[in-house]
Amino acid sequence: MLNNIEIRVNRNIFLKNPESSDLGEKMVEIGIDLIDEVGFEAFTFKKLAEKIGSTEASIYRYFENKHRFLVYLACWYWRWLDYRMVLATTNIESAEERLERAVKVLVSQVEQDSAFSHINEVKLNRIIISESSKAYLNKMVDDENKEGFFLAYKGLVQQVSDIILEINPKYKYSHMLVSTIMEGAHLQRYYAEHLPRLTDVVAGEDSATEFSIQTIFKAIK
Amino acid sequence: MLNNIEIRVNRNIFLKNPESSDLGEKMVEIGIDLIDEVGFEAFTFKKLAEKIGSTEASIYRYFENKHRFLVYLACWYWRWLDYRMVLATTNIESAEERLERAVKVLVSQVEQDSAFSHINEVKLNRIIISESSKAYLNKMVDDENKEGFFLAYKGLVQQVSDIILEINPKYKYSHMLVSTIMEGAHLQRYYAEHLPRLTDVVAGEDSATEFSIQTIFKAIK
DNA sequence: GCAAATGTAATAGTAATACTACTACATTTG
DNA sequence: CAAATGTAGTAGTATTACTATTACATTTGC
Repeated sequence: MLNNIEIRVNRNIFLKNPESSDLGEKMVEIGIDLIDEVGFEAFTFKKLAEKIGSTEASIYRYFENKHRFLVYLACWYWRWLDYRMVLATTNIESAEERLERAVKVLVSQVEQDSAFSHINEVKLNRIIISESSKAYLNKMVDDENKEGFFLAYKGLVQQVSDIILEINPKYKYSHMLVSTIMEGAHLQRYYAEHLPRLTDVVAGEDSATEFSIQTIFKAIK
Repeated sequence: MLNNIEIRVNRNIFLKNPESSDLGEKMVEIGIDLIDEVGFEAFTFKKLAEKIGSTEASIYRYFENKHRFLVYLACWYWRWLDYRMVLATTNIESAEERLERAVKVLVSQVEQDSAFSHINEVKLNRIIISESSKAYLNKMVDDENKEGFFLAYKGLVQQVSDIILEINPKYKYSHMLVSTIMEGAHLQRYYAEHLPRLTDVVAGEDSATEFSIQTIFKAIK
């Protein structure tokens, strides 16, 4: 199903589209491995170049700097969720059912999606959980926002927000609720792994997903 | 009131307590100004040394590295909130009233607290909003957690969690709810400033606080 | 079909950043 | 008052982030 699609990332995020060459795809594929392994702070283009058997300068021809590389990954991920969210909600009549399915796409643990061969979605999901907030929590945010780098994220939030307003047109905080729950679920998965006293793990249950859905439905009542 | 108190930060976060000398206090005071001004990525000990008329080496005698400096600020802030939360909730009979007051301490916009002369709480609050997650979203988190650097944060969450369980002992996600709302409120203030399409600003209302309280009370019903 | 234009990626750097070894002098303590 | 300890400076080094230049490959326009 849907074999010939490609995730479109805002053109201005990169200097040269990494999907346009083997070397570019390798940068993204191995870059995901490397950030997942050492973290974004310790990630450098030099280490990546070594791993892909190329040079720093070549990577700089694709990406302006390592921050843009992270923005690229985040944007790809948001677009990919958007595509999966459309698939999960089309042709579903009940708005409540659509909301539940949409939220599950946002917050559930990710499984490998074989449609995009050079991207390991499981590793990318781990990176999104621990690093994606660094894509906008910095002083470049206003410039990058003007260039439209976060449109994918906004679109995702808007999509769920629209379903909420369909269920309860008077609810005042639909965007807040969706963005809080989405980022909150990421955080909860991180806490469960590293700071368990900040979360609640319930045996045999995906607590983050359960909590997210429950909280959203109670909030919009 | 309470003039002789001091915020106690875990001793292992610093090499030498910055509260133990004028130079140390200056590092923290001017360090807050500098991070607020240029952001944590561009913040360096060299720039800070210049601003306080000292040297990099002297700062390294107080803090192992710039990351620890951030952890110090976050820990100080969490302890300060803890102290203010105790003040806000003691001698209040109704658990609901205590919960509302506690949450307000967690998520409300900060005003200057004259009790701690060398700390500008308004600037520190802005730093917490945009930088504090970087204190734990990195590969050192497990080691630093073992050293107890995040106990202040956990204590804060536990305090509110206890009130929630007093109101509804059967609620399963009290820690999740509190940590999600606390970090969520930070994020919403950041979005309001930089990515407004991800939030909902209601005229003449502190939406982040309003949303936080409403969502918590609905969730635990 | 071949020269001009453009694209690609390497070498070999530079500037800034994060961090440290060493030293001189001040203060404390037995 | 001498030994021990604390304080803060100078002067570095190693690493990181980023760039100028060049050699070679591919595309294009006539």
